[in-house]
Amino acid sequence: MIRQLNRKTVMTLQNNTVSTNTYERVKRDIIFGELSPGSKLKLDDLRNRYGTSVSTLREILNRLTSDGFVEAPEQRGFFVTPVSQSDLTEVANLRILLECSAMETSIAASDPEWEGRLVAAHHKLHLIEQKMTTGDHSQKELWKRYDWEFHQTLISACNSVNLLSLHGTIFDKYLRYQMLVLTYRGVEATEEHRKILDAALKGDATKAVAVLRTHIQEGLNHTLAAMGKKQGF
Amino acid sequence: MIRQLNRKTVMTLQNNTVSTNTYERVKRDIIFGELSPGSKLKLDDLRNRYGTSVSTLREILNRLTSDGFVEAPEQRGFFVTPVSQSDLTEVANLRILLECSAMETSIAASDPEWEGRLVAAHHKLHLIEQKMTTGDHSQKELWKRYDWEFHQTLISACNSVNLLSLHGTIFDKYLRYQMLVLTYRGVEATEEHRKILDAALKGDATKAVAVLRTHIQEGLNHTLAAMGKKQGF
DNA sequence: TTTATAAATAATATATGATATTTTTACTTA
DNA sequence: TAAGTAAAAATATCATATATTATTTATAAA
Repeated sequence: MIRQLNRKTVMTLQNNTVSTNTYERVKRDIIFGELSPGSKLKLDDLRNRYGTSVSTLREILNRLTSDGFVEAPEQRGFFVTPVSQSDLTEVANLRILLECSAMETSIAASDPEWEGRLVAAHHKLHLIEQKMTTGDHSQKELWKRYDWEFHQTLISACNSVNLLSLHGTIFDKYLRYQMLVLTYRGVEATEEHRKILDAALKGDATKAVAVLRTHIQEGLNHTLAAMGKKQGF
Repeated sequence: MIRQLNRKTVMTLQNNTVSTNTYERVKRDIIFGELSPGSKLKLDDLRNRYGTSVSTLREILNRLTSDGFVEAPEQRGFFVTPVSQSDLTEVANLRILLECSAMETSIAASDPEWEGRLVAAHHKLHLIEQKMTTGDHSQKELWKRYDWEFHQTLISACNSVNLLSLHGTIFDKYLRYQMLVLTYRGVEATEEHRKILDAALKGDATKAVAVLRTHIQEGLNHTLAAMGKKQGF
């Protein structure tokens, strides 16, 4: 019995159920643009693509609909939620609202264990950002994961699972836009991360919030500009 | 063909699909405590209760899981999300965060049409609150709907569908706790509504936000106290 | 050629039944 | 009482079937 459990854990490195696994895959494919904004999600196509039954797929798409990554107009099936500049603006503003508030509480509740995790997360992020700065853009997905880990750690002591969960979803929506335009903002973002870290470690929540707000706002401007240059928005 | 459409519209007064209708029913039953917190949602029982198939039910429960009204531990089926004082506190704080921010933007974008809707919503709420004050507690559900309409109208000009949607879900979670303890806070709440209306019409967002914050905070205290007196939390 | 209508096709929403797996319950034994 | 095991119940997943609704194609009228 123990052997079986280990085998599973080792083999999949993932969750148990087909549903949860496929849910993660579909969500990832939407966020990283492999299922493009506005495109129709035909049940039959998806069945081939992900190798699961229509019933399971429908359960997954219903979850993603509640999350806001999929739209399901009555009787017309499922579509990847379209993108727009106004939606991005809304998402960015929500991220500012949620993340700044959570960070403030988190910093107020700061303890050594949290500081340790924060320093670690920043270190990893910083390393990969330096690589990016030198022109090596080969690991965008890893970079974005470390970015997520840093911001997530920053707010992780906020003591509200509800807030953390909402923030997670909003962050993913924001991320989809970044993946869409796929351009690196550069050294300014790196410096902002450093400033946020410093302020957080000093317990200066006001400063940290100010920088974080700029950080997200500038990211928004950057992405909006990149969207403007592309077609179809 | 037109006749058929009319008949449908008249007969159901609701949405088309079985799924959407049942989704609303289940959600309502959770919010109003007819499906009690923590209880197991057996597919077979639900099938009898709502008269729909297991597949459709599972889609609905998946949606509600993403919304946070249902929990689905892997391989163990579905449960109504339990309640706790700490969860309520989180929800109330999120409501403050989202609703205050949205109201501020909304007031800043104020126009006569919005003011009209606001006055109307407040009027309806006020009427039923007066009834409640005189001891007539027969229409709790209607009262809560008018309460919802007032707060919803207040933020409706915030210009962010994402924010409105998040707020709607959080408000419903907050509402479940109010329905759970089922006690009327009384004349103070009524006065707070009036003050918020006045400030909003004057364009005094700062004042409105301050009162709204108190309003929700006091509601939280009230509900927490009522929960403390009951068993099982 | 364009527009409108009707027929044909495809896709969705819903339900049911089947199977393998997992959880829960009941029971037995130490 | 605790621990282990057998039996029962419930879940997760899939495959089909049907009615309904959308979409596309073909046809007819302007």
